[in-house]
Amino acid sequence: MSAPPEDALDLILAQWARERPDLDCSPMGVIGRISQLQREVFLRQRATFAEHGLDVPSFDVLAALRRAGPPYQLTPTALMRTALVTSGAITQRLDRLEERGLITRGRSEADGRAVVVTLTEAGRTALDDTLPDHLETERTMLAGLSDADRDQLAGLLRRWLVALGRVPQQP
Amino acid sequence: MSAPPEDALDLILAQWARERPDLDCSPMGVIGRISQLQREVFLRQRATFAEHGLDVPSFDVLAALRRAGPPYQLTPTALMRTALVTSGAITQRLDRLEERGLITRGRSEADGRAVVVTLTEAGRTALDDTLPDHLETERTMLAGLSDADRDQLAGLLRRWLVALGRVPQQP
DNA sequence: GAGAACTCTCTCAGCCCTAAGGTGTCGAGG
DNA sequence: CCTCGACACCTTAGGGCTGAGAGAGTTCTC
Repeated sequence: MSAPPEDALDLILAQWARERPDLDCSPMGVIGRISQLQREVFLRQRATFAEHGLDVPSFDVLAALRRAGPPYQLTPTALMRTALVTSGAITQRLDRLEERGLITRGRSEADGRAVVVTLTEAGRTALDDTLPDHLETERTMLAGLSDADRDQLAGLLRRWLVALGRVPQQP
Repeated sequence: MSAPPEDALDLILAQWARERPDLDCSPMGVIGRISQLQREVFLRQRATFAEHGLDVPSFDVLAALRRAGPPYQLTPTALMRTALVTSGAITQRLDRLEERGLITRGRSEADGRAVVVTLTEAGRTALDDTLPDHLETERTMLAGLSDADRDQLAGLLRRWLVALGRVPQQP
């Protein structure tokens, strides 16, 4: 009747179908897999970054500064928005990066409340050294899907994010 | 030439294309969106569970016990495998649930090392009360996609998980 | 201009996790 | 029977995050 289970979510859905046949649990098929994939992605990224003396939160900040382009400056608030974490988390990330000399903090001249975070030469080097390996890790993770699959997947995920209201805001 | 950016990842990819045109960053289009979606999913789930006095880790454990079927028993090791966290995390989750009377812990008779975790009546009630709301939250999150999109998405994610070697293991 | 409302960053307590290590138990092979 | 490696669970230290809130500075409104 039904196909044999291929992944953990197939098993979970089969269990729910047996225990709660009155409920339609199909949404879990998508959302549960998202959670599992994210965990796997996180672990592999962490291993890659560790080889370069970085961790995921640090890379996240360095990458945001790097892709902002010269002079590689952003405020903590901007970093908070792209990283999707609270201001307290950004403060601590910046503390760690500043201590290692990968970024500097300075007061903004335009706005006395604001801080300007600048990527140092060491920070830029650390990021540029790590980025190719990081991309290689991501490519490896996606190796099981064809190019067409990946494009289709990216498109579906984009549509989903847009539908959830996660629209980008350009300042 | 290129379509206007529709989500945060489109912007990020455009930035990388400008700053590092030598690199093919397209894998980020899939993996970055997975991370963003997982965060959004997590936040909405947490809000739903909070209405029922639960949190994500607690629900995770209760749901695993519930879908195991009568007599609603599993060992910490089994819970560890389905929850994809370390044994220390499971110990602490069980401590919290036991203190609230949602589960009980007992020694296994078959294996002196093992513990048997049992869902209490209160635990089962808590889970069954929460589950419909949880599913409704998931359905709402997926409302932006058509049925065909969701099926296609679930299929792609399953294929990806299988390719990553996340195959289920039946005991 | 003065005061109110808002914004930016930081601080701190608390939560949940990981990593590493400890104790007790099982079971296969000598 | 006894030993030794594997296993199950717990303990603990430490890390990163959230949520609440404080202090300083800016912008709005009248």
